[in-house]
Amino acid sequence: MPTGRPRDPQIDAAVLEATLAVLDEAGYGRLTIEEVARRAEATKPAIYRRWPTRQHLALAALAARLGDSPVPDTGCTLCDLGEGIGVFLAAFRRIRPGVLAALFADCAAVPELRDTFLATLFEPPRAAVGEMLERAVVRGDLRADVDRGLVLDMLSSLVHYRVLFGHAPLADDEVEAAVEALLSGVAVDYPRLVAHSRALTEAHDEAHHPAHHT
Amino acid sequence: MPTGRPRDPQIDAAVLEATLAVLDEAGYGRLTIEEVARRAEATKPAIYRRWPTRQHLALAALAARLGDSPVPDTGCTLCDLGEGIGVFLAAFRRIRPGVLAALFADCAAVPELRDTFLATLFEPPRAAVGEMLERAVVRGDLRADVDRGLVLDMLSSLVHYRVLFGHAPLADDEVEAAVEALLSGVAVDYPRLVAHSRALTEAHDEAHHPAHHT
Amino acid sequence: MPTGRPRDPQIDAAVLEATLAVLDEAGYGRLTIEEVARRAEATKPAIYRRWPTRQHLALAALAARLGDSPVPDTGCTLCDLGEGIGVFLAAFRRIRPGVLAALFADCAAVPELRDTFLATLFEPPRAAVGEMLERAVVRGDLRADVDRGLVLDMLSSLVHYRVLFGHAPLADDEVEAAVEALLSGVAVDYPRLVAHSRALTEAHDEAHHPAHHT
Amino acid sequence: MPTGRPRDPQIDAAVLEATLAVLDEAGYGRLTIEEVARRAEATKPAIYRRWPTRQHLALAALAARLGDSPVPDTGCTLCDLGEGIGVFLAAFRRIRPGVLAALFADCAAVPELRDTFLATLFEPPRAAVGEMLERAVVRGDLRADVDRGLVLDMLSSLVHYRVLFGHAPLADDEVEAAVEALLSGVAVDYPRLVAHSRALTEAHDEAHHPAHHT
DNA sequence: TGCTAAGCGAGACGGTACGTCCCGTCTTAAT
DNA sequence: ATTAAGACGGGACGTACCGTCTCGCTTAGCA
Repeated sequence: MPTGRPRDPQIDAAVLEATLAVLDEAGYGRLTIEEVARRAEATKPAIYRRWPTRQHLALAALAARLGDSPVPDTGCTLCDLGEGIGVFLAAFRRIRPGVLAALFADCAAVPELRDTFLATLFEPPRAAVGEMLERAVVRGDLRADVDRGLVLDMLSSLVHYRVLFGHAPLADDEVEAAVEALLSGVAVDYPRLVAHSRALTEAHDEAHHPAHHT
Repeated sequence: MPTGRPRDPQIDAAVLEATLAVLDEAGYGRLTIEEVARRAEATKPAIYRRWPTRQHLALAALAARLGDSPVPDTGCTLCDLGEGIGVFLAAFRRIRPGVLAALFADCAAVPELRDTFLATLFEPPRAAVGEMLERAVVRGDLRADVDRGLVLDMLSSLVHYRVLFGHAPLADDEVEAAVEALLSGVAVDYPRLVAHSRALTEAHDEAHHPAHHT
Repeated sequence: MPTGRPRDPQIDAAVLEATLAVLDEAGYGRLTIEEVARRAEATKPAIYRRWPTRQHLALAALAARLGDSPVPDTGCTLCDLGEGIGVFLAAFRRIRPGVLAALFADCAAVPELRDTFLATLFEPPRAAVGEMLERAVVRGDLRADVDRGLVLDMLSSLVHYRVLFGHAPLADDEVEAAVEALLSGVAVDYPRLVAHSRALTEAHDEAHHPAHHT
Repeated sequence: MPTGRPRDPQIDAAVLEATLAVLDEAGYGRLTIEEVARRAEATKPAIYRRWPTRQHLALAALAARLGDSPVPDTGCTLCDLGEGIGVFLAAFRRIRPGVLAALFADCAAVPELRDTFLATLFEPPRAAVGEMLERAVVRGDLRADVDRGLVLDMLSSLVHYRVLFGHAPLADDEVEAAVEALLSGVAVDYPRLVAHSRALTEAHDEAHHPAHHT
């Protein structure tokens, strides 16, 4: 039962918005409590009361932006993975390049911040892809004897590496290529998966562009 | 033809040393020109004259520490990769965790700094592993149709990811496992590579512990 | 008819006590509502409810300390004046040097506070000495044609000036010297007053130290 | 031999000017380094580098305003004293009431500040009047056996007391009255001084308003 | 060998942002 | 209805460090 004067929610919103604006325009290196306060027309103590450090503030602002991404479940392993990774990449692409890397570097040394960073920004896509892999195993698309953690790591590291350090953001066909390369090694019967995927895609295309059919 | 008073080389050395000391003790976030100047008993302008920014200074200091790592060439693909990655990991382990990530984050936005960072700290191991892969293809150990860039990326990302973000440094058996997992997918005949490796290893062991032989 | 929850009188006492403690230890400049609240284990609103400003609080606390000083009435003009002034000086000496000056400076601009300050801290001694002078005139010790206000001012200003700004507190012999200088001009028969005073003093001494008498 | 970058004198001037403006408009209690910095378009460190505390700053600003007051030397003791005191009062009247008292209260506890305050703001007029008294004695206008320090104290305290605490500023006729009261006791031949003064005044008036003469 | 000027060391500067103290006020729950 | 209590929105504090500027000295290369 919290007592005392309640916090003004408008300040929360204004500060988070201003934080995102600064991150977008100038990057994490230029993120300054003072500048955020100016933009949000708030005061520094009001910000410090809510987020004890710049890192907490940035984490909260980015988490608010990324929000919850839906996990696709089409029944098609290849589709799920491609689309799922695409969804997360799309989310990360909304963040100015370099911001995540700088923020992580600033958080890495403090366990609490590091955990928050990972749990907030990295774990959701990872969990989603992990879920997809699980379904794929249940479905019989993936070998049950494969270390799913390793597969997960390889996919995740690809995304994270590019997100954090990629010159250019990961292109869609690169994602496809990576997934294919990986699955061709770990899949029970990759050609069947490809066939399945093509069938679904054609059905989908036909549903949307029936005139193209002969 | 440089004229005027020559630069005092003792200052260069003292500043680099002090920079490494600060990086080791406090991390990149606490790396301050003022603090380096204090420790090196130099003045700030003397530092700024030599390295225009903190990033340049840190890059120079870390490059001086890492030095040149030799590229192993044993004729055994599996051994080369394992040992080579181990060499680079050993070099990176001499740098306080988080320093590289923070420095990179600080350099990423400026092409010149980014390139210097990559060329100085990341390219050498990458090039070395690339060379190993090339030799492996020539040797017939790797499929020629595989995108070596992709394989290189997957190995590099593993190292870099762990170096930059790993809680714990990458353990040797983890390296082995990753290489094995990767090669079992892209290798022409993985069992043969394993056999080759075993043969070499036993020869090596026998050379050192002949008494164990029946 | 006051309704609602009654005020806790312990808080009043604790706050005044804490205020005096802060004034004694740190001076008026360090007198902070927050610090007083901490010491008194009260809350700020509880203090603000009772005293609207720091000035009011300080005035109340000092008034409580000074309390009421008894006005001596020995029948001896010289004794009364010396002792009376001594009493007030003793009261002022219980206040850390500089506190009164700072408080006055803080009150001077607001008529209400200024008046309270004067009425609370400066008027009582002034009135007491005025009363003594009145009795002295009635008694025939002072010339009736003298402006008693002027005499009062000269004695008061002496005390106040020193209390507010004196490097050193006014010493007892200085008081005597001032009274003597003044009375020698306005007394009806100054030598007689001195004789009277001496007689009383000796009688008093004898009563307490009879053995010293030959 | 001071080395390093020289101080920008424009900042000194702007800050002192802004300080006086704040003191005039809002008083010492509202004197804030931050506000001064805003008005002077300077920064806080630039101010702190010059004046370590608000007290130092206020003292410097007031001293700059009061500047050096010329000591009149007309050969007429009465005129000198009246005009001299008038000059100092005029200077003090240029300072918002209460500012000096508050500043002094803030300085009193620190010997260095206290001494600076006295030496800067109170000693000059005192010294000037002392010089006048000296000339008056030489000229034979004042009794040589009078304690000039005492006379000086009486005049000074009159001014200082009123300046620091007076409700109303000291009026010109009050000054005249005080001087007259004092000189009638210590002058060698007071009526002669009055006559001398009147003669000079009339000559002066005539020179400026000849038409008024019959 | 002596002169001149470029480059150096040193120190202080103007300035941004920091994180904190204290202010005076507001809201809730209890008396 | 008024209190006690706690947290709030906010103004100002004094400091660390930034990157730069000005100085006087040192040292090479030219006369």
